[in-house]
Amino acid sequence: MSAPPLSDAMIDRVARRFRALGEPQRLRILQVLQQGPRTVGEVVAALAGNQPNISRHLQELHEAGMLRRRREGNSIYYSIGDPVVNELCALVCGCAQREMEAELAALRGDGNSTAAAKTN
Amino acid sequence: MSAPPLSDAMIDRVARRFRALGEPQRLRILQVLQQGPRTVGEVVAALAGNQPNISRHLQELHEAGMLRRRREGNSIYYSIGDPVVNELCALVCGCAQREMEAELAALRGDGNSTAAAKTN
DNA sequence: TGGCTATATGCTCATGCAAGCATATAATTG
DNA sequence: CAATTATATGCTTGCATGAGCATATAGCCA
Repeated sequence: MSAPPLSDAMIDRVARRFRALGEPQRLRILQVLQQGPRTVGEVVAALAGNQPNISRHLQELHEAGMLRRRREGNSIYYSIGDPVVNELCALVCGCAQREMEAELAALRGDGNSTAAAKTN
Repeated sequence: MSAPPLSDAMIDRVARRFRALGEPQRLRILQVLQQGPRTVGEVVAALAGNQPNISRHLQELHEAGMLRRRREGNSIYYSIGDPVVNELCALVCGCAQREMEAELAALRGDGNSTAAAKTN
């Protein structure tokens, strides 16, 4: 009872943002942009992807409200436009890492691990 | 240079979690579970969805490491198993709401809005 | 055991969407 | 203007996945 259920419109907005973050390639792009603003070409070079692909991912992140765009001469600089993005990534990275470590521990053979035991 | 780029395995784990949150129906389920543990049937009743569909979404969230499962007699209780989930939702809800308000303000006709102006 | 309830699982269909190629637009320079 | 560089956009293909139906499994009770 902390809050009334969100409207469908809000749910969709929230889902869209999470979905934008749910693509490995886009997460890699964000990793690059965490070092500072980059042009499309620089991101392409950093990730060894092809240009149209990267360009579309950048647009997707931009339309999801996470990136800023700035034209400079012939180039376009993208940069992380909402500090929330960094927090989100940090949070999820943290628990993904804990999860990974738990699985490793389980593989090392202690039968009473916390996270990996399929408690079905 | 804050951190070395994450391994592909980590990227995939992180992406999976975000993807799990990137579905409107799953967000609604989480909203229900934020009020406390619920059986599958209770979630089904709360969302007016069909049972197999809800069950699958619950499993997906569970496998993504976000929900706990507890058998009680014939029923199975799912509950939010990682407080990070609440933080994530709160963060994204916050900025989605700001975005929505900005768009509304733009629609009301002030030409110098902050977030909605397509700065292309 | 059989019947009942609660949950999970095959299965199919339809949709979304990432990847990759070719090409179009935009801005710069000569 | 033409040529060049940087970015975006059509377009197709293939795969992932959500919805919905029927059915299977698991646990409870008589």
